[in-house]
Amino acid sequence: MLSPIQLRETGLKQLRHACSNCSLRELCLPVGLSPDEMRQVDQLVTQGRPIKRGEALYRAGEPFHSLYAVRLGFFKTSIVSEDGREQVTGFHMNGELIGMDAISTEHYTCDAVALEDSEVCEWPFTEMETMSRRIPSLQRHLYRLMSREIVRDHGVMLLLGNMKAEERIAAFLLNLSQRFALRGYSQHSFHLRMTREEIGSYLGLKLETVSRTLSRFQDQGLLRVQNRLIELKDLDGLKQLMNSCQSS
Amino acid sequence: MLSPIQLRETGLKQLRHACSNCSLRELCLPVGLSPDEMRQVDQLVTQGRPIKRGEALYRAGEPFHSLYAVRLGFFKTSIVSEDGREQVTGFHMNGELIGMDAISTEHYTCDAVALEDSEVCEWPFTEMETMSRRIPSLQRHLYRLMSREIVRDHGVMLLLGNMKAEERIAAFLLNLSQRFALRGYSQHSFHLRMTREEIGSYLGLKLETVSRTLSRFQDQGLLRVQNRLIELKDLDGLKQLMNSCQSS
DNA sequence: CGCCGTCTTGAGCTTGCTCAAGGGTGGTGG
DNA sequence: CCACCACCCTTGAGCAAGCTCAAGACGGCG
Repeated sequence: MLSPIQLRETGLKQLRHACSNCSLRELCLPVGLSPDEMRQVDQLVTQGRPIKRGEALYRAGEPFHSLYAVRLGFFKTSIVSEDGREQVTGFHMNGELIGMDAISTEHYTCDAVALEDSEVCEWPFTEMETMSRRIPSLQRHLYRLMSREIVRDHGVMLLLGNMKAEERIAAFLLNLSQRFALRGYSQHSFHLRMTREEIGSYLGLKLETVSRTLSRFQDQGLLRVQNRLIELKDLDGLKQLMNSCQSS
Repeated sequence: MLSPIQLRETGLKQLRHACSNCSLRELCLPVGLSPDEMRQVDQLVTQGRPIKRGEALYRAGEPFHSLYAVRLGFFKTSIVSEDGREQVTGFHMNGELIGMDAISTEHYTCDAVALEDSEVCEWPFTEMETMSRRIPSLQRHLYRLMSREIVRDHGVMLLLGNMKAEERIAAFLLNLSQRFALRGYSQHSFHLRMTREEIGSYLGLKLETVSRTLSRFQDQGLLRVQNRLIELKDLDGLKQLMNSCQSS
């Protein structure tokens, strides 16, 4: 049986554990917190909250109070335009923080849906904000995480604005591969958590195009695809492909 | 002749002035600062620094030390992929803050280039950060501005991922119109500061497509275009067009 | 075993791109 | 002040990437 304090510590500890056996520097938490600061943060972060596959962690329009760190599992975030078109804005795995879009309006602006059974740590934002005034490295860390999200979004804009279908898919697979590798998983072989349609929505393509392109890559020996299992057989080939288009 | 303190205050005063005769709430500065806090911020923000048309305020790769508030003029920010393709990530007018992408890596990740003779206020970030610990509303404001940038980027992703050429152009024009209106300028008639190619880069289209689409809109009576002068004649028509595509 | 959601593949079409030519405009220097 | 030049914009014709529509296969789950 855990004491209340131990219980409280569970969330952060689990999150730290989820990021510990890999090189996720700064992905979840700032480095160099003192034991006392660590304890303060600990008391703020709630323990892992489970979200079942298909469930929404939050939906666009709901009032904002917390950021969420994915501790385990896989999420997609998406926005829906006035006339009902969905755009997936990101896929998020353990150690990544979501919900930052909600700070400006105090309401979430996307839906966050679990693509497999998942767990998140809740970061109550107002409290986090207050604490970040006492702990400079925490404050800096929050700025950094938000900035990183902006940089990531710019990368997606480049992908959507400039790349051809093959390049987009190659970039997408390489990005996933790299993120899995960072977490200590295989960079060559992994399971796609999302449907072809969701991939397509993220990449600005139709699901048929995603499917066809994957098949073509397989024919070319770049990878093996069996349903949602992907085995990348030629990472260099994919990288080359990604930068190969001389469009302007 | 101004005293040193008056000189120091010039930057913030000018910025505030640039945003005063319009409803740019929270665009440049948090509301509700005490006079003393105001003075502290004043001493941090440098006075307007001029940037000539075509000059870069900063370039990708340069070390980061400041955010910049556009006081006057017009900027584009753009990233360049490894193989040399440019993606315009945004156009920025008075009262808008740029450079937030640089916080995460301590280096700017885009180029920021003036599209007309402009002036910026410099916000030294480290000092801003320190001060934001003493002034909660300033801290909150910085978080908000970064969050807003994330939301904006998601909107662009929706545009690039889901919209057809006509919709993109309509959305672009309406967005500009709205931002001019916010600043007290005409929402019907304005001057484009950027080339067709830059518009195209932002919208994921080729310059010929931009040109053709504008011509078509003119033929349809939606607007009048003469070089870079745009006169929107049917805002509702454009809005309708923007949400008209039933692509899935 | 059967059903539903998901994926694959084909055929034809449409949008936006490419390539090309020509005209306008604004800035500069004679 | 005018002429020239560089850059920007427009428009056309043909093409190709990716979309639409459709049919069928696969696979997981009840």
